[in-house]
Amino acid sequence: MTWNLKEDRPIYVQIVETLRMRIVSGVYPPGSRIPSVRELAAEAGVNPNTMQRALADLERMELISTQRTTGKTVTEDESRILSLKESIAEEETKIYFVKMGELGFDHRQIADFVKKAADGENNEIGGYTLMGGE
Amino acid sequence: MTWNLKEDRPIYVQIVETLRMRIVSGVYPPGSRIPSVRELAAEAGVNPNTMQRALADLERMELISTQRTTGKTVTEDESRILSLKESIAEEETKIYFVKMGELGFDHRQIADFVKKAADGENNEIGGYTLMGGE
Amino acid sequence: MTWNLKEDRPIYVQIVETLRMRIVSGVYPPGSRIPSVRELAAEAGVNPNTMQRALADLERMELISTQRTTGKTVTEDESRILSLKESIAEEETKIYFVKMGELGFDHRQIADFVKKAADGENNEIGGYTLMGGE
Amino acid sequence: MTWNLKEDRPIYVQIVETLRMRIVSGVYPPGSRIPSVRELAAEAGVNPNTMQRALADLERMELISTQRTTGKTVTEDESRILSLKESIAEEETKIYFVKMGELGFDHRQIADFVKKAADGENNEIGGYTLMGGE
DNA sequence: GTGGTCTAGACCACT
DNA sequence: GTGGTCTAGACCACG
Repeated sequence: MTWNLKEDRPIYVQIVETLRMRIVSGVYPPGSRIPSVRELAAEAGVNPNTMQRALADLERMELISTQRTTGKTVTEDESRILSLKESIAEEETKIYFVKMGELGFDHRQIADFVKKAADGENNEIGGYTLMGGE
Repeated sequence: MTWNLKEDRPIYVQIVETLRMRIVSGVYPPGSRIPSVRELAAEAGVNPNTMQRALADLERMELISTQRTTGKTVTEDESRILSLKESIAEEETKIYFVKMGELGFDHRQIADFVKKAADGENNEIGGYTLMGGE
Repeated sequence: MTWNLKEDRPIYVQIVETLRMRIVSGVYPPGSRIPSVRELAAEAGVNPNTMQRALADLERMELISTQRTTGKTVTEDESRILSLKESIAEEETKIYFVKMGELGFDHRQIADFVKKAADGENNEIGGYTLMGGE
Repeated sequence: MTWNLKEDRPIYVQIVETLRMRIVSGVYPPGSRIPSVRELAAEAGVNPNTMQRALADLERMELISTQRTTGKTVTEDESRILSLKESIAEEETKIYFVKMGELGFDHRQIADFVKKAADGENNEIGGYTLMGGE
């Protein structure tokens, strides 16, 4: 999950999504300090103000908190992170259903595709390692 | 499914995807005549050459065929369309699984989300209308 | 109640208010010696002349008195202190009523809020926050 | 309630407070259109970005909503406005209690002051000049 | 015209 | 050094 900012949506929204993912996936563990605004801005190649705006959004969601002069840390409230993780998953699932619906598949058929993918993937899947688990 | 072209990937690829979707979803039924290159190019706001390239791709996949003087028509081979539809669905399913995997969910958990979404959607539905159905 | 000097009103007026509060709240008890002008000026980060002016005001109100060579002491007239305390309280109450009036509440409604606050405050108190949010 | 921006707190916070007051006090009635960002910025003598930030806060609180290209309107949800009004009042009451507490008054004594003010104010109220305020 | 976004650069308070 | 705030100026999409 690296910076992959397009121009079709507000940069800061995409930054929020990326950082959100880093938090739920454990790249930035609960309670840990995240890089400074300036560092992140440089890393993402955006203006520090833009990064600041994204971080303000995350703080509003109480995913991070600010210690003046010492930086920002990820919330230690793991239940909040977990709940975010769930809501992202639900969102992705809904998007998936919409796409499949546009293709003309109903819920039963979608379930079949999912079942097939879940079974078949055991062999090839290859890439990712499931970290979180339950 | 309207024209929604981004600049992050080749335009013609995105056009192919859009037209492909129109065919499998029945917007352009089997055997029907599709609009002219000029019309489609104008509709999508792209250069006719770009549209032509996309259509050539579709023709190479034998999803459309060219009749000199009468334009291009969608293939009447419904099994070919159906198979395309399936492969797109499998592709989308795989993408969905990868995203859920990045979030840290395993196959069983994904199945739970899908089940929940399939059950819950009966009431509210949002915007989209499922066309095909069973 | 620490030094918290703004620039929107004369500094010496704010100093008078702060010292006044220290006297009525017992930080500087009746009859006690208060720090020297130099000390107070250094503590508040203002010019000694400014502090001197503020102390002169307090002396004019007969809240403090000067003993050559031994410094300044708080008045021992507790009734005077008490009366000051009352007048400050009345002033604050009036300000409170004005604010509530701007919000559109009448006296009865204000009384309700006060009653509710008096009852409920036993638990938390502490650090209210009401800023923007962002 | 005019623009009275100090430098001791973030401008945008003070703007939020001012606009919030205009909404609860009916200067901007429910459902009405508020001046444009640029107008408000000029009126308040701040950069349009600063005003924009304040308005974004208000929108986040769902006190106003945006109609792209046509401007912003106050929410029609009067209950939300009412609830805001109440919470501001509670906030002011708490502040009042803290100040009175610093003076050394307990809840019963505060109640006495309030009762006295409520009774006495019927006559004069008009033209007091309290400088402090803050 | 409207609001929305982004950059660049500056200053501040705090430790 | 950290984060927070503000200004100035620009560009965009939408009607």
